[in-house]
Amino acid sequence: MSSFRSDFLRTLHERGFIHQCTDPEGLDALAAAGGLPGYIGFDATADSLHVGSLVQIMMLRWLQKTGNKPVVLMGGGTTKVGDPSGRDESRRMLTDEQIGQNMAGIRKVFSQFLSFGEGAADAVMVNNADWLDRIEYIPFLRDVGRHFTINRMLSFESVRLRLEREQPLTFLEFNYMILQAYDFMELSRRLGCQLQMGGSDQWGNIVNGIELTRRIDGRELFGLTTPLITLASGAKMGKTASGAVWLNTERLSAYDYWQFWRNTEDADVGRFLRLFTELPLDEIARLERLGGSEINEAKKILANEATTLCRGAAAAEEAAETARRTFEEGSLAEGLPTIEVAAPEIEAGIPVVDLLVRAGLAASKGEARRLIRGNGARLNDAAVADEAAALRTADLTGDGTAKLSAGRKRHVLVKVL
RNA sequence: GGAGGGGUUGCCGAGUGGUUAAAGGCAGCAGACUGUAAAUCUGCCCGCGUCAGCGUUCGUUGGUUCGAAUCCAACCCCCUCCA
Repeated sequence: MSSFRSDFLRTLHERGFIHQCTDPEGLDALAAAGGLPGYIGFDATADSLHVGSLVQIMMLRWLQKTGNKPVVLMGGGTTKVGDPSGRDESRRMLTDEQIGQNMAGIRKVFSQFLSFGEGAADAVMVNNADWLDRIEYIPFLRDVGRHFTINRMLSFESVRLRLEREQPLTFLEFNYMILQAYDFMELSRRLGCQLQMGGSDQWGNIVNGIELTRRIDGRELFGLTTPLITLASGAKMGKTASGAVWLNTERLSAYDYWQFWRNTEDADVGRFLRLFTELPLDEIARLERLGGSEINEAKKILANEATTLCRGAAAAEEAAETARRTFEEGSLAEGLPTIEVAAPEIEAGIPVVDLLVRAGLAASKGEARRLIRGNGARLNDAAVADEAAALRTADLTGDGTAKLSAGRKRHVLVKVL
């Protein structure tokens, strides 16, 4: 299946985006013609997306770059129901306001990756609350519900796993797959969307939409899923010391985002370059052949490219420079995450234990103490030997800052107001 | 409806009256080694603390006891078998 004619599928294939596809030949023909609208749905469960969604976002970007039309579906309606896929427990119920706020945050992420507008190749964003909120129960059951057999619904993995694991599945969540299937049909009617993409866990939901639309409208739709992206070491991707790797600046600084990519495991560098940057494949092939410590250059390029896509070139350069000064020169660099403290506090002396907590380098004072005891805390690159140590005016550099570190990689600047 | 089994600290999973903040594993954090990698080894891993201790924790609520995650009662939830 490596002989795709369309730029879109060929690129996705070469870069490792494709896990399953309902009808590769048919989709290839459509994509080759150009102007194909394709969508991916995103739930509004948080006010930012994280790197877990980045594969899907990159796919939409490639869709646009290869002359087709990306459609971002915000799950304003489905988020009220909750996707049971891959979960043992029901999702927390969100209010309409929270969902609205979350969608606003997510919108910002997409404006970075896609170009929105009114033109044929411009990306558009739609909200399924626009049609789901207005569904009338009985007509919906008669028109849509009759096409779903419980027998088949029970066989879908999202449902089956819940049942097998002896975890409750509410009727509310049970409806999720029907609503998502309906979304696909609705989007094919409204926008001529013939393609839905998603993670491999969405396969069942996507296929449902395809079948529903074929039965009701007699129209042929296509589905494409990405593989689950894990680290070479087997762990789930997207965790750092401080939590999820968010795409929004408000949630994660450009420096931390850059660092996340910089710390990629050797074995993942090539794969990540293909998925998360737009570098030419021959260039990537060259980079991933680098051995030993040279592969660090490839990691920096990965970090630069990925950060540029998500945060812009200026932010990426700044992050790279901050990292260079911090790690390669060992100097105190502006641009590190910063916390501010009041001048009188410093004069009185702030316990390092408290600072570690305030800086987010330790979750509790106890943890901060243990960090010091384990010789992992440093102030201005000197190990903090005493749990009772405090930061005093004398510890500040000329411009009124001090560098506080947990381990060799996590640094925070303390600045006096 | 009847008979059994079970709900333990982020997850898995020991523990059946005090020596238990609770074995072990995973995840996580730090140290060593390195290349801001992996693997490996070591330490840490509920909160507060002037490190003596104090406070909270084993589904929920009561009770027995000098003392309970461990015994009793009621309740909630889950599983298995029978009808």
